[in-house]
Amino acid sequence: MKLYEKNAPSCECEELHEEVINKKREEMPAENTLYDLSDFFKILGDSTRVSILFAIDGEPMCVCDIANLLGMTKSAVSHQLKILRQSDLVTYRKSGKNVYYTLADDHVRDIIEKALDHINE
Amino acid sequence: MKLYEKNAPSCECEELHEEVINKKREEMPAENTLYDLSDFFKILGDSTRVSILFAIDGEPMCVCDIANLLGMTKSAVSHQLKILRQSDLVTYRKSGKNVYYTLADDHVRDIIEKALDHINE
DNA sequence: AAAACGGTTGAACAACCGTTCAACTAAGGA
DNA sequence: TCCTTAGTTGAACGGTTGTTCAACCGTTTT
Repeated sequence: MKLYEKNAPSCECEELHEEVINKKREEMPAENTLYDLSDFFKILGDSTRVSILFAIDGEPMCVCDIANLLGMTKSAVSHQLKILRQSDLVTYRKSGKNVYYTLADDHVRDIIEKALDHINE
Repeated sequence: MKLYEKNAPSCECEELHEEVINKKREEMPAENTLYDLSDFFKILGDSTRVSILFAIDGEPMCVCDIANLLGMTKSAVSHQLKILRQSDLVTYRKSGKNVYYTLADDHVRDIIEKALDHINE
């Protein structure tokens, strides 16, 4: 989707409330902010990745253990871990043949916590 | 993805840390909770929907005005509004030919706020 | 009553995404 | 050194998803 695109296909409405639109337009975040925001939520919008985040919260886990816990292949887990790595949501530490993953910071935990509150209302 | 599935394809590792796995397994949220959580984030994982949520925050907007603000067709906006409606993230009020949408509650605003903090670190 | 407009909806298409599979790398054990 | 194992990676396949298009509904206007 191309936000605010020039010559974008728009509504063909006649009676717009232009004052409202102009006011809202000023209040809207920058286009890139909206993309960053939705990209962030997109990462959390997959049950495998959310499960991994819960799993590695607190004590770090190696890929094999995560795979075993979630009943998935190492490959599938590793692919998702790569996405979480690229988003800076997890960090890892190598130890011999194993790679131990854990949460990068507490920010994500807070957001998930708030979302859980929202769901359980 | 089928979480915790019986006979699921699992990792073929030999040296598992079973104590860790068992401890984590007890701490993991219910399977349905993980699905609800990721489904919730999936809704926010689209720039069109996030933009709509920002637009209708505060003062309600009709579909035409939203479409005009975002440079999209009424149809595309309406499709996304339907998803937001089904997730109880927005409410609407009919007035003549127009339908005015606004945020359902402040919970979502808080979560987006926290996510913005995370991005701007 | 008919035309016009705001909004909704279903089908279709394209783009995206997660898992699988197979091949590969790096590290440890024999 | 060779074999095994933990983990990564790219290609491919199937399912999901967002937008477009056209048809439709309900309300207002003439």
